[in-house]
Amino acid sequence: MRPSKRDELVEKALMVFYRHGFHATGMDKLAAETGISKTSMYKYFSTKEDLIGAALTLRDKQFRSWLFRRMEQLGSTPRGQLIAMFDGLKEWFAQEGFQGCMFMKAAAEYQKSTDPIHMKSAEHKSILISCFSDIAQRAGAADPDALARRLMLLKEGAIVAAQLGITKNPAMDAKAAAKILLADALGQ
Amino acid sequence: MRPSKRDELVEKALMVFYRHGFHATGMDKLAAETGISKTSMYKYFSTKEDLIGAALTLRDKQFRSWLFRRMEQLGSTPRGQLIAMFDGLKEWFAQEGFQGCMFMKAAAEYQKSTDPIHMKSAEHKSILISCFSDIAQRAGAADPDALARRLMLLKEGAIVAAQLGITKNPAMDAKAAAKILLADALGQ
DNA sequence: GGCATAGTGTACTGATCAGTTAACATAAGG
DNA sequence: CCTTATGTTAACTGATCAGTACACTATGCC
Repeated sequence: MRPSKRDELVEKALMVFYRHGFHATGMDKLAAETGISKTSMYKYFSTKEDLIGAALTLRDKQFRSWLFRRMEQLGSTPRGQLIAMFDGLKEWFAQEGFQGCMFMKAAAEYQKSTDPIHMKSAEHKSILISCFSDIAQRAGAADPDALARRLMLLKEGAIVAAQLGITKNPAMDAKAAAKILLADALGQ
Repeated sequence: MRPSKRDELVEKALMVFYRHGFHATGMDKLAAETGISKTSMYKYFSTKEDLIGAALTLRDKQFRSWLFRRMEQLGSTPRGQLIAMFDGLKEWFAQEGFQGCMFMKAAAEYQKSTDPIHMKSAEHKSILISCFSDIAQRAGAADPDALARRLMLLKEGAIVAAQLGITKNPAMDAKAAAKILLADALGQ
């Protein structure tokens, strides 16, 4: 089980799925774009859904480690880190090739709540909320879970607004709102 | 140009697309589920994308008229109406067959910002924001646009959370946050 | 040398995709 | 009675879908 080829496949598949969508990306097109033969793909993953699942697992790891590292870099206190999340989001939105949240799109294409892909997407968001809650607790929130859920709403809303391009700077709108919510939850 | 059959097609197609997704719904399956022959469908709409466009136009009309009527029923003042939006959302989320926001899903499946379907989705959200802004202005907000954008973030976030099922009552989380933002923007 | 491992290319399965074509049915209006 | 509009069913196009089968190549290990 050497890692190289399999991991390379998952990484490249992740990018293709992100750019073109899941149903819109056929396995033939995927083989052509990744340069990995269909035969090899089906040796690692017996179905397309399995491959999508692996791609989502990778994305979850990538995104969480990126976001929390960036929050730590940009904010010195727990409260500052929660606010800094939105500065991080702004950077993400500005990246070339930004296309919204992978997990939202996965959940949109695989709607059944019992679908493994849908469940994996929901799990990603759940983990994020509980991480936010930990930070909110360290920040001294009386109800850290409630604060985490509210910040999550702003984050998800900002991602949607950024993907649709309906407002100029959704990350900063969310940041301004987050400051107000934090002031309410933590006092001044 | 009698309305009946064409409108019936668009209405039924809307439901099928909402439930099963766009790429996942073939024209044959659509004909089978709507009971309208493929030939007739292609007489009204020359491409699948045209039909999707018509379905989105209908959805935009339906959703906006429903939401704003409900806001007026549930709230007596402009401020109360903005808060009542989240009570309306709660009702929507609880409806059997709720599957998230049609326009988010459309934008997720048709990602290119130049795609007519993507643009129609963005337009829907833009109209909502400007309606919120009007109400915010009547409520006496110093910066009604900014308030509208913030409330929109909460609304979109709540829809995502409801669709993914990651929190128990996202509409009420959003309502609580909205009250705080309104207090900040309008005073007391 | 011998032999497994990991990979490739290509052609194939049956199903489904969007969209077309042709023959036919129903009804209303002159 | 004839025409036109509005439908229908059903078979078809070529392309693409997920997934499989088979023959091949390269590498490394014993």
